[in-house]
Amino acid sequence: MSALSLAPRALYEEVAELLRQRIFARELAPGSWIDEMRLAEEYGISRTPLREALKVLATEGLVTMKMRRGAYVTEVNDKDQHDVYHLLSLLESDAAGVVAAQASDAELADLKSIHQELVAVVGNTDKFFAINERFHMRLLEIANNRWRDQMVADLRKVMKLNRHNSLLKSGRIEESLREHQALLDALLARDVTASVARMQAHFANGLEAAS
Amino acid sequence: MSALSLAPRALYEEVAELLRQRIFARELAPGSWIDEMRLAEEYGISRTPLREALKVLATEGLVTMKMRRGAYVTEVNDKDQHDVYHLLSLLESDAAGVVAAQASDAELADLKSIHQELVAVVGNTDKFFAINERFHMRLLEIANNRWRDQMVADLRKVMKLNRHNSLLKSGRIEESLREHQALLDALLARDVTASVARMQAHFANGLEAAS
DNA sequence: ATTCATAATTATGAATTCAAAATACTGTTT
DNA sequence: AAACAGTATTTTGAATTCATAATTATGAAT
Repeated sequence: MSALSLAPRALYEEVAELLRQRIFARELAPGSWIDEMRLAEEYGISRTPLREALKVLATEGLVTMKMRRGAYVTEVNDKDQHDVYHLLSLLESDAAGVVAAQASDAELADLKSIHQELVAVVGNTDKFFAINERFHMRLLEIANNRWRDQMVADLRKVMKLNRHNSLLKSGRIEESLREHQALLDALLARDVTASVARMQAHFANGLEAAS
Repeated sequence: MSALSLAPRALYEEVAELLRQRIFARELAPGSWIDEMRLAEEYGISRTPLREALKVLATEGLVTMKMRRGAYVTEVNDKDQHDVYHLLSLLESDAAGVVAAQASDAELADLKSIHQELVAVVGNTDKFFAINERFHMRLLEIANNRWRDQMVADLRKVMKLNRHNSLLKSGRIEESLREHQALLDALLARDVTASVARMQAHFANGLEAAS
């Protein structure tokens, strides 16, 4: 009855992902200690792969290892939140510039098509979030820098640690859509400077006031 | 006779650092498989902490885990090299902008003082490298974003995987010094845009032609 | 009742053991 | 000699066991 994945990842990877889910769901709350024996028993595995997973999460910054004390979920304060968001903005803005400069016409058309999906679901917040996410992912994919992708993925995980984690405030869907439109226009015009600026603006408006 | 550190890190951390050293020294070459038993025996430890260390290195990108095959040292091709360098440039340039905007006068004076050390050792390549490194480190420290620091540290590790790893070509010490001077001037003038531009220029000239 | 010292318990860190997959080896067949 | 099948060996993945640090519980002294 265990939820084996079909493409069998290593067990420690599987466990790391399960732990991430529970951390993001705040079932494992920031600051709380992680009980190895309890979790291993719960997952029906030994402590060995669980501890390996914890080392991965520690390297990602999701948990913190304390010598001879074990691991606790990393606490992200407002400054951390701000700092991480700043980096996300920097990396994704740069990606937008790269896309404006280097994307093929087909790739830009792809982004345009995703944007049109976005327009189509402007009334449905959940779908809007999902497609918005897809747009950003696709943009990064087109920018074609796996190291940046990894960093963005890690930073987004850290963002999720915070209670105010939405990269997109509800209530500003329309505003967000306009920003997206402006970004898309800049991309289609292959205007690097403008693309960077539009993405920056999109991010600047996106974060909850948390300074 | 083992080299115990005085501030006792966790064993897996210790081992991870030892492995990094050997990877950077190309004693463990890119593409080569890592023999767990051999290394564990060599270090006089069990495979358990060694395997934990490998998971850390895998998360950092230095090694790649292959299911049921173990770990091999990540191979970094020219595109990777270029991509990583691009991100380093982006992150450190942004840091320069932050420093120009937010550093205290004392912190700027500190950078100025390090720069003067740099001027003083312009004939000694090794010392120049070391102090140059310190300048960049101090700048990041002043920019005060631990998440960026972590990312820069990881990216620098990956850069070290490549044979052409110097972030500073020898033979262009004088040129590099001029760039540093220009950067420092921009910082002292608290000119954000210029500081970013100067740091970008410094990086643009720094990488071996590898595109 | 509070504080301190000591003992018992618990949880972590690391070694060892076990299971099973991948690789290497051997001998046979063509 | 090359290709293959089948076996033996090696190596990884994961569970178990063991050692010890940290915490909790207990009880004496003030």
